[in-house]
Amino acid sequence: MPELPEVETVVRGLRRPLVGQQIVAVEYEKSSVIRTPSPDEFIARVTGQRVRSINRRAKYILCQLDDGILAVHLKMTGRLYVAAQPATEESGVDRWVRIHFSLANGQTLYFSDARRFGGVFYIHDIAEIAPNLGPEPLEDGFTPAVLTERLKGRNRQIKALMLEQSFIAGVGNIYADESLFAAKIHPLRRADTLTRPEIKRLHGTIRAALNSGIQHEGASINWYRKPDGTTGQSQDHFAVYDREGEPCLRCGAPIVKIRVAQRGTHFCPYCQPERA
DNA sequence: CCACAACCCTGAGGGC
DNA sequence: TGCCCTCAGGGTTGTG
Repeated sequence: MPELPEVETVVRGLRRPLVGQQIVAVEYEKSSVIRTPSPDEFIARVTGQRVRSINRRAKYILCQLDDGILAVHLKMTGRLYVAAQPATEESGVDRWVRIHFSLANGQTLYFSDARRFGGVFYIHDIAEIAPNLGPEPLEDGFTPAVLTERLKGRNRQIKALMLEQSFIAGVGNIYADESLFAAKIHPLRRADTLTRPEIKRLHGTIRAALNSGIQHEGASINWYRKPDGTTGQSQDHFAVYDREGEPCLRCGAPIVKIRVAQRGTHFCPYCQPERA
């Protein structure tokens, strides 16, 4: 379940093997992996181009080409890596390669995605495919004042709001739970009822949780892999996510799991009381 | 503005 | 061993 830290880790890992390389051929297994434009146009546009740089916006991987951008969204089970052959693990060869890009140096950029939720795009501006992205939480512009402003007048459950990419870009289920726990805020609290100190705390814990995830090179719950094929370590540092019934690291009470906005939500009922 | 459901898809894991 | 069932979920879209 790649979120901002996982996508950022992929971006960083791809720079060395991919920047400066030229794409000489593209082959796909099924047209649905190419989201926009049409497969024929996508291949025509991408082939022959050199990768200038690689960056991230929200959970999108953006490969800047000579002209235009090759964008990739991993969704749940996507992997993106450069290798001579599809990856192999204990389970065998990567059976889920959906599209691959042959590079001039003989290496190949593979996009693999078991559940086919992810996809690739050829665009000139991220707004073409994601017009309403919220602020990047790790950039300087994301201040407590900005968060306060965005919470104003919102009656939604704070956890549900945090999952909206139009609210804050890049936060997903894992890091939403982790930052709410660290800020001692109940996931069902209404957004516009958060107090000043709570907002300040949440601002800090969102950044801390994401930075921790990046530092540990992402969380490999089941599918996520770094571009070199190894697992991240972020999952070993979760306080609440995937810890239902286990003792809270702060007070020892069992972690509770509920559903919020159709997502599994983990929290400590004592450290995160319903009322501030 | 908000909640909820459906949808895209397939592997993992539990029950029996 | 294997079949069946449910669950996991990022993001979009539609409904009320």
